Amino acid sequence: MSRAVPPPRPAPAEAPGPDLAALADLLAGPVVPAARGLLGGRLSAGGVTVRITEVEAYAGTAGDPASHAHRGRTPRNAVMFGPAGHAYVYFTYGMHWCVNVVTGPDGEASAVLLRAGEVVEGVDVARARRPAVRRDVDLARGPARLCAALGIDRAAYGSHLLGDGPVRLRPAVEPVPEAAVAAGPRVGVTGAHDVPWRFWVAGDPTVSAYRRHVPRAARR
DNA sequence: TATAAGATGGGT
DNA sequence: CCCATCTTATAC
Repeated sequence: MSRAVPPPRPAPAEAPGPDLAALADLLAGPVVPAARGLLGGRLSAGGVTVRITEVEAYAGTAGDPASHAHRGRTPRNAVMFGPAGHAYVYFTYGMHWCVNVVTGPDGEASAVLLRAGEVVEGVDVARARRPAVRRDVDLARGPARLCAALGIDRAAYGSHLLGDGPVRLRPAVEPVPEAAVAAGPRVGVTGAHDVPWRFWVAGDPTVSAYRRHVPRAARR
């Protein structure tokens, strides 16, 4: 025999696999740790996967005037009052969709807005959905851009994200170290500018720009 | 029924 | 800096 054949690759018997149970536990807990823990996570839909780089935490009815659930349950925010791990998708400014991950125990309306991500799979598909984009870093740089890149709209409302549905959330392949997480005030909210519940991967080019909200009435 | 504002994005 | 666009919530 001239030479040894390549050794057969042993099947990964114990496939490490994403730890969905740990992610489910994280989401079922308090919203701020859940938000930080979602950084680096992967969201897949419509043939595109993003690595989450920017999020915002929104508490339930208690004491967070910026939350869509602040004034109680309505048809729009109903899913926020359900169990963690489902998608709260909402339509805004007459043209944009945004997606949140519902957190906390059943009955409590907290959620994490997914504000930006890096497209790590399906760049060509995302490009086709966002023809105006020049740089790849802009494909999902902003909450409505992220939804557009993934093709997320009303149909995803209430989706269970940890199962095998059309929209899937998975743990980070490489967790973001705590030291790499930056925090600051949330974008676009009318009040609560002092609450630093926006978290992002420091220095990541896919993180959206901060803009303080200016009420329409004040602009005229 | 009417009205105002919005967890935005894109073009000037 | 301005503008599109329409759902949602809340005020009559």
